[in-house]
Amino acid sequence: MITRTPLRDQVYHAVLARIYRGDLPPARRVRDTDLAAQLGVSRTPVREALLRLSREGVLEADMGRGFSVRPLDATEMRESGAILSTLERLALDLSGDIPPERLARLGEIDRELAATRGDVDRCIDLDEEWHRTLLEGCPNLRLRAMISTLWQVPRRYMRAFLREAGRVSLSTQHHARIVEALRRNDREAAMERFSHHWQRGIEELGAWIER
Amino acid sequence: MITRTPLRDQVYHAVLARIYRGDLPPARRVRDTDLAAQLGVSRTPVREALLRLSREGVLEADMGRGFSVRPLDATEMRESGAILSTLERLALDLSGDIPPERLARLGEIDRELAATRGDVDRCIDLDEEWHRTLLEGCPNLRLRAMISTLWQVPRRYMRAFLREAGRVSLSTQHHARIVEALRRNDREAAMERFSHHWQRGIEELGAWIER
DNA sequence: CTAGTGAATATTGTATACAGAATACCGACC
DNA sequence: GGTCGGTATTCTGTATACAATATTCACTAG
Repeated sequence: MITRTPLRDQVYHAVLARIYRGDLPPARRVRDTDLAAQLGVSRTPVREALLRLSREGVLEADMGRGFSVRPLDATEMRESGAILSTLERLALDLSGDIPPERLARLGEIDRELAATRGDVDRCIDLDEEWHRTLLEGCPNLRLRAMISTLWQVPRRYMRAFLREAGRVSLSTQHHARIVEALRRNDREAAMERFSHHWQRGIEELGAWIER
Repeated sequence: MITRTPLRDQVYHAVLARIYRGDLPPARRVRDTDLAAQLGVSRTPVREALLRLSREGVLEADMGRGFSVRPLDATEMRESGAILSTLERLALDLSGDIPPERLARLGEIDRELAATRGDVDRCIDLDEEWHRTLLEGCPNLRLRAMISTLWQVPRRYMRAFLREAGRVSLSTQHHARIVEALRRNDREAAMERFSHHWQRGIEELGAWIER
């Protein structure tokens, strides 16, 4: 199966990677000509990727003044967090019973997350994979796609937070408690703990940004 | 205050207008060259608008085969409806108490909606304005922006439905009951009725699509 | 020495050009 | 008559070109 990915998508991921790597810090202007030169493509696919990123809230686009990396902002964090939290709860609600096999995988991911110390990127990937795995039974594909897109925002904050604060979040304990409730088939408790998990995470990140 | 709107935004709205007007029916291919010629601009801003529309779910984009209007599909309708319903409930939840002035405006819109017979476009505009007014106190601006974008999808379905089925939905009664609960400051009941309103609407449209 | 003005430069937004892929059309063969 | 194959054309995806706006920096006036 060969796949021809449009350049705009490759550029999209390349730009995200640079932002996550810290190569493009918040408030940094992003010049399409520079990126085009660095990536070895023309301005057209670069601009298409940048326009998409601004619609997703990663970049800002001022008419006539081009693009810049959106500065970290506690309000944006909280707003996105509230939305994402609600949507993930909806997804969990729409998911039928979680099969034991998936619960086992969740525990596996969590164990690996607990064991990973210091590698910020790996931590975030694992955390997001945990959430994705939890919700992969949700039949509302559009919802899952939206959640996936929305993760762009908190991921930036988590990365900055973990990198600077140094310590890994205590989310593994929350995860374990959620999985435990799901094992007991106690949807009520699981949902409650899931909400709490999100709320705590948002608070923690928000407080850190306003340090 | 002079405003210079990027061409891509104008094209975006122009394409939406054509879709709503029925000028671009579902499954119709959308050729950027045609649109560019019709609108008197070049392909670049047209393609930017089309890419945005496909990310928003109004169009489909197949690699190498360009764009087409996404066909009406009960599943998509139900999926988007579930998301939008949840997000609007969140927005209502985040809104503080609705001031009497706004409640009065809601009643006003609803009366006008009840009086409008036959004019499909006006009905949909009023319905959407009712929802927007209800939620305009929500402090989560990102949420409101997202809701506004997401409305693109159900609006297409409502338009097709009202146009074909001929009759205006019975949403005014639901609206009135929600406003009544809000007047009594009974958030619980208002939320309950709001959920019910959404659910009924989604069901009605879904059943019609599968006619 | 600072504020303001102006030209020079850089960069965006839009238009056009080009190459490759997909579709349509047409004829030949079964 | 229907189907397969080849060619021509259309259209997309990407690159480049151009015009207009924003930014920078130097220079002048106060």
